[in-house]
Amino acid sequence: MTLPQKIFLIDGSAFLYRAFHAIRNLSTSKGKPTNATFGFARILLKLFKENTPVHAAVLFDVKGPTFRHKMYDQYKANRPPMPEELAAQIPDIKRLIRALNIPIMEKQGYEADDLAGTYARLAEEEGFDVVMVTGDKDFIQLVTDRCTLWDPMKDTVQDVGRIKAEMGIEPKQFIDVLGLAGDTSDNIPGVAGVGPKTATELIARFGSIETLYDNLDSLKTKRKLHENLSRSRDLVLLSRKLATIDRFVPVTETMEDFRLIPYNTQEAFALFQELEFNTLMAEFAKKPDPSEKIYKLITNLKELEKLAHVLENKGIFALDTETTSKDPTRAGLVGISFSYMENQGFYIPVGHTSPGEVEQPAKEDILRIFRPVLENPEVKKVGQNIKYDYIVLSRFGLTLRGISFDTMIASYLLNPSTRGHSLDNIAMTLFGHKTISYEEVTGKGKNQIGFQDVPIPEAVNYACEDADLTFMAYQALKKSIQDNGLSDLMDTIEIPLIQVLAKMEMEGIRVDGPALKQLSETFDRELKQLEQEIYILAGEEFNINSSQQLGAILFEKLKLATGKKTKMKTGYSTDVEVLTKLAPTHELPAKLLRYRTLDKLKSTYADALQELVHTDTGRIHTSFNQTIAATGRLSSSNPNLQNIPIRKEEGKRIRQAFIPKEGHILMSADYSQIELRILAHCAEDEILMEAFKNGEDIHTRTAREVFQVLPEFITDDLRSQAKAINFGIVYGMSGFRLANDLNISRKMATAYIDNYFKRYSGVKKFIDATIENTRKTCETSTLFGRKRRLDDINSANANVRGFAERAAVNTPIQGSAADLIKLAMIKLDEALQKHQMAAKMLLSVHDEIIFECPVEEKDRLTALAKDIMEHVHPLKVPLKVNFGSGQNWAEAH
DNA sequence: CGTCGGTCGTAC
DNA sequence: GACGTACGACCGACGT
Repeated sequence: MTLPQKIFLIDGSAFLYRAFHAIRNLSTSKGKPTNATFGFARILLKLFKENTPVHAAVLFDVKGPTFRHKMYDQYKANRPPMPEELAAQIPDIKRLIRALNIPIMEKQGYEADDLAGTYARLAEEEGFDVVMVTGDKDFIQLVTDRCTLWDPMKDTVQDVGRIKAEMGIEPKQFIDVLGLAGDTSDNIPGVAGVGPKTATELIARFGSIETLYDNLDSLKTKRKLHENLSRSRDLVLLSRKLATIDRFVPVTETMEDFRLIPYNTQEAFALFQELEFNTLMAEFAKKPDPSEKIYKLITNLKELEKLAHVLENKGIFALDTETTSKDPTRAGLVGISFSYMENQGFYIPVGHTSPGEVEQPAKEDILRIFRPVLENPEVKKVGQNIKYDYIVLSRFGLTLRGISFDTMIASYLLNPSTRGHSLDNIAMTLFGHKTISYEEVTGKGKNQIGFQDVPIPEAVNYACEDADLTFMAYQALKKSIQDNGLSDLMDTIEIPLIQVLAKMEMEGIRVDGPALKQLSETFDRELKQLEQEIYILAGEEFNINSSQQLGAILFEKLKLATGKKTKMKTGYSTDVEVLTKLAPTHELPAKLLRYRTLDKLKSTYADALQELVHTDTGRIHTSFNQTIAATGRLSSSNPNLQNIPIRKEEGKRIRQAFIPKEGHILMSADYSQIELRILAHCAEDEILMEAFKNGEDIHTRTAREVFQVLPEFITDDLRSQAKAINFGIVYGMSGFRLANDLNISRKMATAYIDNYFKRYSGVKKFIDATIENTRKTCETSTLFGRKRRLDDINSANANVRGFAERAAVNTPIQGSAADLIKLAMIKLDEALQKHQMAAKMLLSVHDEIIFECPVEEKDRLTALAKDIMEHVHPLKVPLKVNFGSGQNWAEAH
């Protein structure tokens, strides 16, 4: 005998509310509510996990009146409208159900209950067992020997036996119970004073409403009940009708229509990703199927040659290097992997320490065999952060030419505001694929081993997967880049920039180690002294670097006037602004300011920089990150050479420790006012353009315009106030902030800003138009087509929206400046090669490029850099570059 | 002992 | 609340 088939009828409408109320406050990072969708997803997935259903349907109410409303116009009349946050989630919930390929049933004029009753009846007639997935007690009336109720949230099952045992009635009699008890949530009246408990007892005793009324006299002892019942006879009959689920809704489906097909994993995954259901995403991630992957270890010379040949013929392939360190300027090559086709990869071990049975090819053989293909610019290479591989291979003795695509950069260009452009993230996003993690292969924490110690078979899998996924991601991302109009930016700026940056990183910059050491010692002596003085003034020893402890001393013990609270209002702010205000009232804040300055210089610069001097080169090799800043700027880390002090005298001494090699100078080429020039260009502002065309001092000009004074009356102070305004405009400054900065009244500051916009009306128009346009497209873009999505621009939260509005204006300015300097760097690199100059580009600091060149090349370099940088791209105003040079970076600036 | 958010300070 | 973009030192809470 075969087991009967089983169908699951899911009460969608009830679960909407239950999921919504069971889970509080869940929303995406953009603020879209997702709690009901999440709860619904969990119920469905639980159903699938525990039951492996073959037939199922989700049933919904349809908006609008039903046959019950015709019977009783007060039906559900007291029901408040669906909460807005729930209504907003219904489309997502339906998408979810569709992605899981479960049929959705709804019918005008009927409720989900009626469809459930009808399909349950039809299912039983077809010989099915039925499971009603619901938490609604009204469904009890539908329970039969073949039909049970399952509440997945409470995980309870109700069948005939249980209902009899618990309520003492047959399931069908439950309709009569409802008739007596009514239902407040549906506004079904029932009998006053009779609730579910009494109603159940009465039906258990009398069997039905009819018998109850036939024998009403037997209840005479209970006067109140008797009176209520006899008075409500008509209402009871109406209530019972309203509570009766219609089991004969005219439908045409048969059970075959409810046969499930496998879920659309991709769609479900995409939805979970969109809704930020990370745990569910992981469940739906494609499990890599090892059978479809072909990952090969290649060691034999013949096969290596064959591989090199195939790569050459393919014309484009992905590669990845495995090494001994995350820092490419220190990393030794351990292995190389290649992929030129989906699901396939090759691994060549180069520097494994204990290769076991495997005979690793000799370095000379690898160089000889792969040099032609890797150095051939016509054969295109694809990588994930290929700058890293370029440096590693270069130090191994190979110059990677023909770099054509970088998946990390592509991911960044498509979404520059977010972090996490790792291959793991990309593979998860594009393919729902969970990669073998680095830690899985090397271990974690103190047990971690270097890649050189990873057994070769595991290395093959890991390394080949990286190359394979990089190639797969390349194919997908290449298309996205094209579809989003980012190809030009990618091909003319970001890709050519890779090797320029790689060369700069490898070159490094010389630092005077002993000078840093001496600085550190000098700072340390004064810090020790200050420390003691601070303890005495505080009356106790404490951790000066703890702003929390410091706040307690200043504001609780010494009772100094509290300034602002910290941002997260976890405590008192002790920042420079607060301490400066307190300085005249007490000696301690002044000492603290001095302490902070010196501590910063010592720990962040003097000490940290010494640590990072490369033992081989004696120089510091920063890492330029091409995929971090949302505007398109570069960033620098390990160490960050883009925030070396310059403004104050003591800080400058750090900068003086950056020096050229023997016989060379450091030269700085600095774009003058590049952001305001770009603003002039974009806004086509008459005054701004005129000022730049005439070579005027822009801050003086702004002072003239804003303060309405003749040029001869513009003092240094007025000029510096105007400078603050010019900066503020680019950043979208408020009157509040300007007032604070200039120590003037807010009213005055607002007046200055108003004045500015009156005079520079083109700028005002540009700002308004940019915000307006961003509102429409939810994205803002630079001169070279770099884009940044700003969904927050339409946020209902004024704070969030304001932030997006300022970013909408600032990004085209800051980002276009980044585009220009990147392009200039590429052209400079080409020119230096072409002219066979010895000068090297070392650093880029947003609007400045630092070179190291032989003393005798100085004039040539100046002329060349000036020409290239000032003419990198024509604008409606001239670009101007200032030069400086000297025996250290402070002198050069 | 590692991770992570908070605070502060440096640059353009 | 209140000015855009970064990196990193340090603290302290929290989890293993």
